Amino acid sequence: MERVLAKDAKSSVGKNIVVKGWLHKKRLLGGLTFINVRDRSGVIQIVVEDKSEVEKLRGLQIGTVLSITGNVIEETRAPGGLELHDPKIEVLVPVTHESPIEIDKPLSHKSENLDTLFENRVIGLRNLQEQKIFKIRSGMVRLIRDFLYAQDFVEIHTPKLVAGATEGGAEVFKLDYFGKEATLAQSPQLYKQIMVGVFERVFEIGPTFRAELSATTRHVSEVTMLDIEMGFIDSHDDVLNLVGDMVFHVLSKTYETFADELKSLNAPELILKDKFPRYTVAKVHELYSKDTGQDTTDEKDLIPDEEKWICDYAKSKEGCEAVYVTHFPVEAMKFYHRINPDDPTTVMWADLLFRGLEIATCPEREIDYQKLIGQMKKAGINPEEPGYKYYLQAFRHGLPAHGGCGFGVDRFVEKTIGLGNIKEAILFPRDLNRLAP
RNA sequence: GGGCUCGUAGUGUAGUGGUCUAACACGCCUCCCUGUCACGGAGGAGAUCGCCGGUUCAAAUCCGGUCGAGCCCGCCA
Repeated sequence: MERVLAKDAKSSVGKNIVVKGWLHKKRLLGGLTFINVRDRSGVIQIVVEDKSEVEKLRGLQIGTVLSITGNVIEETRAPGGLELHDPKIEVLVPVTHESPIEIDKPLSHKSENLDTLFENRVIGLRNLQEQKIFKIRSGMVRLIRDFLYAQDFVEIHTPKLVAGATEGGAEVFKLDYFGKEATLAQSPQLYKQIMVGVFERVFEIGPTFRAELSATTRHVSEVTMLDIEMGFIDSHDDVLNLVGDMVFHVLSKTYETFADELKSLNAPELILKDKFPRYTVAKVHELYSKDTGQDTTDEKDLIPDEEKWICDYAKSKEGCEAVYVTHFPVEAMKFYHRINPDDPTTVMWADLLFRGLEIATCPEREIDYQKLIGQMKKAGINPEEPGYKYYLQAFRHGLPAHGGCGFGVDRFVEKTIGLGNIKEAILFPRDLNRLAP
């Protein structure tokens, strides 16, 4: 007999079917036993009256792999309105080890309990509440892909093992590469720009590695980044509009598609406008300093509290939890950024903030070969190094005006669901202290 | 790198000098229970209170060290 999934059992009412899955919960009521079996589609209830069938499960723990043949009965008292009767139970994989962590009740996500959560991740992810986080994440990544494919982007995969040179800024992991020194890519930045010369519009969703000694709720050492790069832009606005439209689309659809899951995870209500408000860095400093009395006008970047503050401000003043902060000062720029032609003290660079956290950074690139070389030298970079010379080759052979974004998928998922720590949105997070599981 | 905070059964917590021979809930084991769905009831096992040292008549509790963890800042996405 062919296996039927829990969610499809309703089309087999009155028929004998086979379900296969994991023992999720047992409730023994004397002459009557309810067991829940979990498969990839959900959970189905089975009613067992035959004592010898119940005995097959004696001593077996949650997680035991079962195959159960039974009659599908409509029953208003059953969760989901139906259940299996007169089951024949076959134990496929017996489990005798007690589950180290709860599997049918929500797990603690308090910060002081996260270590336990991740230490028991292998089993904890089977918890239905934990699964919801990663089903939503999967759905969001799919929405991103669908949106970008519809805009004629090509998905690419760039190397993660790269030559010593990097884009600067973040600390990198160094490793031995057949006697040479290599690093783990901190972003696909240089390669995605090279690929503009091939496909105009490219994106990549993949891991990037940061060796930052940061222990906060928003940092991990292995980050899933969405990198987008688009050529033949008429202005920096083209980039901000594309990324803004994408985020609006993904958030709206996610809140629609996963309404039940988000509600049960206590996600906040989504407050969004289709065009995100924009503030310059200087304006944020000004508004923040005036409101809090803390003078930030000399800061080159936003301080973490300003990121929270401006999102709250935009939420209450503009009815939008996502904002663009534009016109970052040249002091904070990277060598490949394009300096604002109308104001050389600022860069064509905006950050996208959502619910108090930087989600994406969206700059336009410098395409003038001589200017780029100059900016590299100013940043202390040798253009002859192998990590850069091939990058520069792409410019010598023609790259159009382009820009894009580096977009933190983990942070985006975290904030969409309203989790408190980026690690909660990652299956097996990597941080200063954790390399396993 | 700097600062602050926290380590008590498998899990989450209470207990902050003596009544702790360490309590409660979930989970686990035994028994009862025919409509449970956070099932209910009775009983039971499970903790050298992170580790080492010190103070004290007396330490889970105070002090020092150490290991582990969390949060914030810096840095960074």
